[in-house]
Amino acid sequence: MTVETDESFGGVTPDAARRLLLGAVQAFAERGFHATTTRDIAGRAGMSPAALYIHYKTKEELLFHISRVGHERSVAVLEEAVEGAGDSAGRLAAAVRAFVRWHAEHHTTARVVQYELAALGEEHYARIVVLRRRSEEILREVLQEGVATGQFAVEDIRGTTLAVVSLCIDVARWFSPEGRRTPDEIGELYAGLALRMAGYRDGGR
Amino acid sequence: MTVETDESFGGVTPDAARRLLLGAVQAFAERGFHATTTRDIAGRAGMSPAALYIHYKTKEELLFHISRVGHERSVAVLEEAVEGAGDSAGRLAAAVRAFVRWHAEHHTTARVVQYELAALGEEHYARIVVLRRRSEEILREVLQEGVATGQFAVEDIRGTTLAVVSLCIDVARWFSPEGRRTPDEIGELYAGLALRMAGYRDGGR
DNA sequence: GTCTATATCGCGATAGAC
DNA sequence: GTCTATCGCGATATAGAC
Repeated sequence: MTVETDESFGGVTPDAARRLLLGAVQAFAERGFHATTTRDIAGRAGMSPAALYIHYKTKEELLFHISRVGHERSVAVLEEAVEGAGDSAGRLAAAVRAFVRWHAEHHTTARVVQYELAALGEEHYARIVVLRRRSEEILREVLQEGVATGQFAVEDIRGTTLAVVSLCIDVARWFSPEGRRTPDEIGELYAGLALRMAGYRDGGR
Repeated sequence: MTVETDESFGGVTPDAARRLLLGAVQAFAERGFHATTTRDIAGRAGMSPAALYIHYKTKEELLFHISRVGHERSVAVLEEAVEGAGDSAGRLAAAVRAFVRWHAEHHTTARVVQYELAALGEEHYARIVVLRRRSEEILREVLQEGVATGQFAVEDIRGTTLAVVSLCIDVARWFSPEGRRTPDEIGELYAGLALRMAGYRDGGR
């Protein structure tokens, strides 16, 4: 089994803190937050259980760090993609392609980010919710813009946005590197599906 | 707070076993399997912790029962919908409408069904996986049929099926009865989106 | 900063009276 | 079939040596 190295946490120092973060991401993704023991996390980082508490106050704080950095990364990826280029169709396709690719490539982190929210403490949760709103907002604006210019045909913009975001996020649940598709292929497929959902018609396909 | 009564488990007897099942569904959906204590489940059923073990061998067996019945119900709903009626477009719309509605209306059960699979024991997990294949199969056949008759235009049938199933399932993650849409409305919206994903063109909309 | 050892707690599951 | 009481374990987190 290969250990997925995730550059999302590449900048974390000291080294021990980063190793703990990576171990925690893997463990949380495999078993879930509550089923993961601090012994397990510390073990993956090559340390004793006690060493964890030098770098993080609690297990929950470790989860919060993962969740925060993960959300920031995925939103950043989305923002870069839409800024990139072109008309609404190009922007929507780029956004979905990038967002899906992130959820597939970083499915370990993404799983924690998307499915362990309930394990966060109250104030930590509140801070994460703020970040989450952005991704939906970005995609909604692209759809709105496309409808305004007549490139898209969408009756329920809010609902369709929700569906597109939902489609992208769920990739984290089912994606496996052993599966038959690469992150790039899924991104491409989903970009096309999102355009169809938006009522976009290219050359008459 | 109102207790969601879920007819999925209406037939379970004796009464105490059903109350435990319903308590477990709620607790698992709110906190997750591992964060739920047997004391919590028993409390919701109005019993002492020990009474749980008269009706179920372990906490995991309780999860398995929920997962099995839940999967059976959702697949049954899907099967009834596609049998119903019409051409491929009608069948796809009916299937998505019904599947989405089930995940919204029974979002508590659905959340456990879709997101607590990893907590199942090995043989229990294997038995559930068999059930899960059916729902994908049903939707894939509808898409295939529609492509064969020329009503749909889909290049990657497997991938598009996966996306449609994924879209429906993710409803369980975000749906809230306090949200702005009813299960019926979401079902209707998603049925239309699925038709678009399938490349279906009605009257020139 | 990391270790070994351990305090303290609450879990899943069982025993035995009724 | 349900209760009260409890066993045995493993969890998070801390103390104190190095």
